[in-house]
Amino acid sequence: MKKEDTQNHILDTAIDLFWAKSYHGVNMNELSRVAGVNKATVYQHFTSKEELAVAAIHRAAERTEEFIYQSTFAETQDPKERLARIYHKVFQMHEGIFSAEGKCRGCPFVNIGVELSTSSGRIRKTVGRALASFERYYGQIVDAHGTLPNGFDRKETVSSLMANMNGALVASKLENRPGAILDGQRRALQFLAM
Amino acid sequence: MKKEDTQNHILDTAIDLFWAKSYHGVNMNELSRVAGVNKATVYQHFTSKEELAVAAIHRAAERTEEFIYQSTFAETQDPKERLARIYHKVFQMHEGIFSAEGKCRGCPFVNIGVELSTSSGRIRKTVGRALASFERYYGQIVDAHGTLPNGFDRKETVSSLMANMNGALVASKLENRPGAILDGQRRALQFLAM
Amino acid sequence: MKKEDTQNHILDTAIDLFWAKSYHGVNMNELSRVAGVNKATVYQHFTSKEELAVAAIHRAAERTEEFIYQSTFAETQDPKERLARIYHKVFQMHEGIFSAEGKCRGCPFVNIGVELSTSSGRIRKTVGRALASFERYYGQIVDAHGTLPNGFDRKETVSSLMANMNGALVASKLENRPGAILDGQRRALQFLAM
Amino acid sequence: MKKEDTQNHILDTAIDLFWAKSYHGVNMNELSRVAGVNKATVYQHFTSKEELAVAAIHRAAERTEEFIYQSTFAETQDPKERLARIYHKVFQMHEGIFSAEGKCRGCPFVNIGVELSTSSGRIRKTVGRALASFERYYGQIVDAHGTLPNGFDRKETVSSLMANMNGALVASKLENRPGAILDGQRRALQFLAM
DNA sequence: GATGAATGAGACTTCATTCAT
DNA sequence: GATGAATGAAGTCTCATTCAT
Repeated sequence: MKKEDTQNHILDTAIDLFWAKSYHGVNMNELSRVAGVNKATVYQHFTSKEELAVAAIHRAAERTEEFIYQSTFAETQDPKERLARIYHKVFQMHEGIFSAEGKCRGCPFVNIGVELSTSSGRIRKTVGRALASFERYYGQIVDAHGTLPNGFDRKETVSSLMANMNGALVASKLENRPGAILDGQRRALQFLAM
Repeated sequence: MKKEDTQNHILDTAIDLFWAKSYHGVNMNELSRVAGVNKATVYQHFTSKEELAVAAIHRAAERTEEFIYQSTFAETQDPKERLARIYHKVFQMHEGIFSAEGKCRGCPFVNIGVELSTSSGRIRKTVGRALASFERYYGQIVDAHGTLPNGFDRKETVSSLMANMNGALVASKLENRPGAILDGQRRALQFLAM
Repeated sequence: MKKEDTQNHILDTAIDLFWAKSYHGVNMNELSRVAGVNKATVYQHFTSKEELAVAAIHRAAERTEEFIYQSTFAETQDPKERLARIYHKVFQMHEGIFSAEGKCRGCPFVNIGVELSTSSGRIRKTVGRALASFERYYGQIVDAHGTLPNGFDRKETVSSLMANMNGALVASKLENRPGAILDGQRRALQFLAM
Repeated sequence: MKKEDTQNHILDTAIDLFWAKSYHGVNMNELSRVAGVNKATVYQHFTSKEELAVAAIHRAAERTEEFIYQSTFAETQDPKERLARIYHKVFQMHEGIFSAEGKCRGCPFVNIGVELSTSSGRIRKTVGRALASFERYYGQIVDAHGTLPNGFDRKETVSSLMANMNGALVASKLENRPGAILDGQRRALQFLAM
């Protein structure tokens, strides 16, 4: 396997495992076993578990951007529709996982950020940047929508939309109910319409 | 010392440490040392770390109910004012901690729930119940307010207010910015006014 | 409760638990709980777990002497009959326990002696003395029988009878089969008849 | 070092320590230190202390079979001689240890079986199988001898020979007297001659 | 004499990480 | 570049024992 392939394969495994079982819930043994490579190989590509997590967050952000945001934006121009579809895509993905595993995984970025931000500023910043990378999509939506919610400026509006998504995903995880994401969808649309 | 006192003292220590450093970020050595009791004493009162966490979540929920919700409800009758003050109290507390420690801790319930819900259904349920115990306050606010946001029934409104608070606290933690809680406050008030 | 009563009650509990679960298999918590007294009370009567074990072995030896050997000797004068009945009594007791618990406990003296003799010379000697206290019964049997097995002097004969009993009880424990005791009975009778 | 070598080295250490100091008398710290490997290395080869004990019993059985039984059978064909030599080899080994350490260790299989059979059915069965693996040697002796002791069938005879060996080793341990094994030797020979 | 509560030491086990080939 | 094997540090938990009332 080519170097980059191995690396990406490890990262994909890490993304999935960290998301499914949390950072501390996965150890390097399991990770390398599931990835099908030797533990030492993992350490040749990533100097530490934290390093691996950082890289995994980066890659997950890229993939989320591609599969959730960019694909949605390619589908439609209407800002409300875009917002609705983002939530819907997220919902579908979580619904599928919930059906298969009986568990709502929540947001991969928020999860690892909340778990590690107190012990690792590095992770907190990485997660912060990952989430921030989605903001421009919400920004475009807000701009295209034309009006801002009463008393909110552009920045606040965008960050509210993010917070709303995060709150919805946290709720879906803690209540173990994918439907919480659809609640969030409606909240977001109402918020934009205010 | 009386049994209950020791127990509560351990619990208070646990609440604070888990909140400040996450569940995996605290070990039983540190916990007992900070509590000023022997490790074995902790285990005489709580069978396991998880058990301790469960009890700590319970106690934290009681105290949150008392110091945030009940105290606010005693101060004013006006629903909007109540909602505003809840956020304000939360903000003040986090602001204080942020000033002292340079870190936003986020929501103690969400934090531990997100960290452990995949590995312990018990913790997930405990956190779920803790958060649910706050819902009746939002319920009262919604009822007193008289009208529901466009297209939301009572239950959805309440759970949206919860999700909004959680989203705000997650944002404050990930952005390390207490102000995110005030953003949430305004979102909540707008949402109620819709 | 009178001092001696408490003490004896603790001892009886210890005898039963050590026999059923081995020395390391029982902790002072469980012991005091089953005895229905406070742990500190146990330590007022016995300075240590080892001390308790020593006293328990003593008491168990007295009771075994009374219920197995003396009672048998009161029943019949015939040496072979006496030997047979000793094994039979032992068998019945183990059969009963096996029916109730599904487990053969083996010999209480051998068990604890084998478990602890390498770490505590004190226990080894106590067990040795306990077993030695039964030797005079076998001695009487041998004497009354009149003849010694070919090539065995009196002392060797007695100690062989003891070893045979121990071997039988060990077998019953390791095979979890009370019948091994009856095998031992027949071996003993044959041996005496040699 | 090759995997199997390390494993066997750990096992040999375990066999010796468990035999010398009992299962509970040895902790994993000491064990790994004496074996000259890291504690974690032990756990990489054996999932738990019990697992290690099980493997150690297996290996000890193989070695006992080789060094006591097979070597004896290679030396002579005569059944009585074989029986005598088995005991003699056992005696010599214990005599040597007694000279060096001042302590009779008893039977490694019986020791650990008696210590743990109540708490671990797994160990009991492993020990049972280990001891059973020696039975065929006694069986061959009995067969070659031609006649059975009065009133004993083949199976009972074999199991009596085993019980006799166990009783002898238990006696040697509890009396701390290697000579008890020679007493057992004479008992066995007499028994066979009955 | 008895007890509720506390404790120091140490048990087993697991972790992220590195070495030697 | 990859791997089988090894490791130091730390983790959770339990034990026999003692203190203070």
